[in-house]
Formats: sequence, C-alpha cells, structure tokens
Amino acid sequence: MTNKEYANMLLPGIDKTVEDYEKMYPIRDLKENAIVTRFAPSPTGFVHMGGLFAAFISRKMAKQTDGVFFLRIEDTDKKREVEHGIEGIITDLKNFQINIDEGVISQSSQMGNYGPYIQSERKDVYQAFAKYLIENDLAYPCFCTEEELEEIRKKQESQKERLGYYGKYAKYRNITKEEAKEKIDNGEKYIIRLKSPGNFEDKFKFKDLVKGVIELPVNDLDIVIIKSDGLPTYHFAHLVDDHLMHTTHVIRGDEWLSSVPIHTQLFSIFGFKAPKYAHIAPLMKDTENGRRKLSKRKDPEAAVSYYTELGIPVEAVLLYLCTVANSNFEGWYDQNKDKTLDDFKLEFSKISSSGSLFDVSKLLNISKNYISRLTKDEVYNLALEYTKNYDKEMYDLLVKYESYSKSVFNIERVQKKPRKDLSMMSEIKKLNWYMYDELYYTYDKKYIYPITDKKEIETILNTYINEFYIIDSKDEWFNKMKDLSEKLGYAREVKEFKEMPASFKGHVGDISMVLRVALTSLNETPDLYEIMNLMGKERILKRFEDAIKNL
RNA sequence: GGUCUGUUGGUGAAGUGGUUAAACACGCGCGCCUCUCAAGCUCGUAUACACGGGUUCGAACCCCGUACAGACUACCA
Repeated sequence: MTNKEYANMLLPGIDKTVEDYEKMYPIRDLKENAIVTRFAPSPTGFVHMGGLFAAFISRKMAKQTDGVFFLRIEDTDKKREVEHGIEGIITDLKNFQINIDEGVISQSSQMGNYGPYIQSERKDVYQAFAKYLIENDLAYPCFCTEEELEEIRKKQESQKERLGYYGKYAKYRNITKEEAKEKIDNGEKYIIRLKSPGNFEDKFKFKDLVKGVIELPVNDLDIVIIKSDGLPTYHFAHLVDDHLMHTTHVIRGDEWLSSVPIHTQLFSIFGFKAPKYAHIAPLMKDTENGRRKLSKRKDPEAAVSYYTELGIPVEAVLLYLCTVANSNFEGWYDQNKDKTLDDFKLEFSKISSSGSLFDVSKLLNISKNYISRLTKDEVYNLALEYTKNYDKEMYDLLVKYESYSKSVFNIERVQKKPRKDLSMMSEIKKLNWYMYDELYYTYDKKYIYPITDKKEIETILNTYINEFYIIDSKDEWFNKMKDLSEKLGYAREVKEFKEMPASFKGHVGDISMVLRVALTSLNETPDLYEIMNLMGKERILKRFEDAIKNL
C-alpha cells in the first residue's frame, strides 16, 4: 500500500490537496504593515469581558493599520455548543462596536473571500491537510481507547513522569499500514495524531508581542489533529485556518502560551510562516480569598450584557478597555479631548503581561466623565434607548416630554466644568424623578428642613413666591434670594452668619434649602435656579402647597 | 510531578542600571470653594518596588534561588 492509498483509507473522500487550497486562499492584497487579526470564539454562550477585551484589541490593531479583522466560529466541539451561540456572539460584538470586516455575520450568512468562517463547515479542508501529513509519514492513526489513555496517564502520574502521549507511550506511533488496515477492517475507531519530530530536551525561543522573549521546550507530544468525529482539534484548526486566512497576528488569552511549541512545530512542518503571537493575560477579579480570573460562571460583571443592563454607554466600556490595554491611553485622552478612540495608537508592547484587575469603579468614573462631555441630545438618546428596554415608566415620560427632558439633562451641562453625577443610564430615574410631576406626586416623600418651625417654613415659601419670585438670570435670582433672606432676618452671606451667628435666624443657605426641600423633597439637588426655571411658577406654587400640606 | 508566566501603594499602572527623595489616574480621607449635592482645587493615604543572595561605584530595573499566584500538561477550546 502506498502512502497515498494509506491516507485515502484513513481519510476517505477528500479530493483536494493542500496546494489546491493554497490557490483558493491567495495572499491578501494589503498595505505592507497591515495587520490581519481575528476573533475566534466557541459558540458556548455569551461573550465575556475577557473575550471582548481580546476582540477589542484585535479589531483596533487591524483598523489602525488598515488591515482586516474577521470573526471565525470555532465549533469543533459539538458537545459544548449552545443554542443561538453564534447569534449571541454577533450581537454582543455589534453592541460594542467591534465591527468585523469579514467572517460570520449571522447564524446563516458569512461574508469575505477566505471562508467558510465556521470551522464545522471546513472539515474537508482540515482533512486535506491531515492527509498531507499522513502521506509524508508525519501523522498516523491511533486506536487507543479512552481507558487505555487513562491507563497511560495513571502510570505516568504514579511514576512522576511527564503526562501525555509521547515517546514510549505513543503506542501506535509506529503502526504499520497493514496493522492499521486490519484494525480498521475490524471496525476499530481511530483518530489521527501528529508524529511529532520534536525532542523535549531541545529548547527554542520565540518572541511574544506582549510577554517578550520566552524559551520553551520543543513539542514532542503526538497531539491529536483529527478527532473521531472527523473534526480537527484547536491546534490543527489554528494552523490550517490562520494560514489560509492569512492571519498575521494571533491575539488570544495566555492560556495558549504553553501550546505555542505545538503551533510553531505545525507551521514549520508545513513550511508555513507562523503568525505573530500576542498572549494577553486574563482580566482578574478581587475577592476575599485573593484575586482570580474573572469568571464567566461566578461573576455577573463578566458578562458583557451586564453593562448594557446598567446602561453604561458602550463608548465608556471601550474607553475603559483601552486604558486597561494601554495605560498611557488615559493621559492621552485627557490631553486630546477633541480626539476619539480611533485616533489613539494602541501598542502591543504596552499591554500588561500580568493580569489586570477588572475595576468596575474605575469604569464608572470613566463613564461619568464620558457622559459629562455629551450634549443633552446625546444623553437623551442614551436614556431613551436604555429605558425603552429596562424602564417603561421612565421611557414613556421621556417620550412624552422630549424637549423638557432634554432641558433637564442640560442642567449644569453647558459650562466649563459640567456636572458629573450620571455614570449609567439606570440612574436616570433616581437622579431626575422629582422633575416629573407624574412621578413626584405618586412617590412617598420625606421633607427634611433645616428649620423646625413650621410657621417659619410657610412664611419663607409664601414670601418667596409672592414677593421675590423671579426668573431672569441666575445672578438676579440669587440676589433675590439674598434679599429674601435679609427681609426675614437671615444673613445674606454664609460668612456673615458665621461671624455673627447671634444676629441672624440663619443664612441664605437655610432659605435656599427650605425652598429646595419644599420643591423637590430632597436635600441634595443640582442648581436650584435651573430647576425652578424649568418648572415655572405654577408648578413651583403647586409643589409649595403640597409641601405645606405635609408639614 | 513537568513546562511556562507573573509579583511596584487599597486599585490600574509609569519607570528597564544613576535629577524617580518612585509619575499619573481611580478609590478612600481631611480641608477649601459653594445655597445643597455632583464637580473643581489643596493636602494626605504611616516603612508600594514579594523575599533571600549575587553582579556593579550604583539595581525596582541584570543574574541565581525561595515564596506566593496563575496557565498548560484532553478525541475542550
């Protein structure tokens, strides 16, 4: 039996060769330093923060070099697959503005000339590559059962030897074609393993773009390349796909770092140029028992949807991810307020080689600053989008009072140092409910005045509305407040009061607070003048009456 | 067990042999400002470069060892 016949027996029905495929996947026509990256998740559920982080870096690198970023679905493990997994990944990416240039765009469609981009649809391609290996005596069938493999492992463990299928443990490494044929004729199941040419004692160096130069032992494991269901393992699919799709930079989690010897060996066996690797450390979470990897299962904040549910703007999350990736981004962004994320040049060498703690409070701070720079219309739109899904009551009010709502969002917004109290859209109602009568009059309210004398409070409210009410300019208004204070025996200035507390009933701050509480039932609100200005005299009067009733 | 990687303050980190008596940002705290809050501004967060050796005139930065943390060691990715 020739090697060719042998290969045909092991992997029947494959008529294309490696050369055929190379022709079908020509070199990409790109600028010299263009980077081609990909995001290659398994459809096992929602995208988590770590995945989004890697995808963000990948897309950014491709974009800033006029390269290509594509989405490939690695569904070679049919057991782990989750229903609608692909759709979930696509929407998560879309929501976070990680736009793809080619790849899978929906459960049923793909775009780009280097597909298919779903691995289960590429079975023949992998098998053609595996056949090449068999023909060249670089791969062989392995008939080991699960039990046999388990036995080998136990033996290695008890003898404190390195685990794995290699050297003397590689039972079928030298199986003859005839023996193999016999087993196959007997109906025995097999998989295809690489006949590794490596020696574990040998070392080789490679340069990881984020971790730096790393020395690793050469791979001597006869890893499986084609599983019993005919699909490839990750390692083999990586070789085939990233070669054919001409990926220049593989950006992935550092759990892959120790597989690099396998990958480079595979590439060199085929005589292919290996891509550059950037292994990024996982995002961490701080817990009582120290830090650990942010977990998809244990940590709600690991889910990308967590942030949409809180109403943290997508841009803020992206801004945060960028500062985690390159910490110099924050300073740059601060210096270049007119620029955007796209103008920033991300660098591999500045990515931390150890895991960063995923810090939600920092994210919130970034979000708060981001929102403070938006226009009232932008905030309104974000609020509308958020409440539409998560707060119908608020949504209806925003729709009903569009221009009024925008004015509410505009309070203390257009000034050198805009107000910063909103970091997520889920706080919209909590921060603004009192501006809407529909909410105000249905909520239970607690009025806490700086003055206990009810009669006095009533006097202040009545005197204000009857004699000192003015909506002109903020300065005018505040002057009136001072006049009002003076008339009722309160100090015009706080300082004045502090100097001679005995000469006054209180100060202008107390007067303001009485008005604030009567108007909003709150002790802490944004600028009182702006609130009154927005409400208008009638509503103010009505609220005062309500407050007096509740004295 | 083997093979790797990492370890600067509460957090993210800058800094890769000598103006860093360790920047900057977040968080927290005092104070100032202010009609309240948010913001802004001062200052602070007691001994922050894991530990022990070595190289050097000089080390957070180079080397070795130890500890701790993490990864991989699947017909999972």
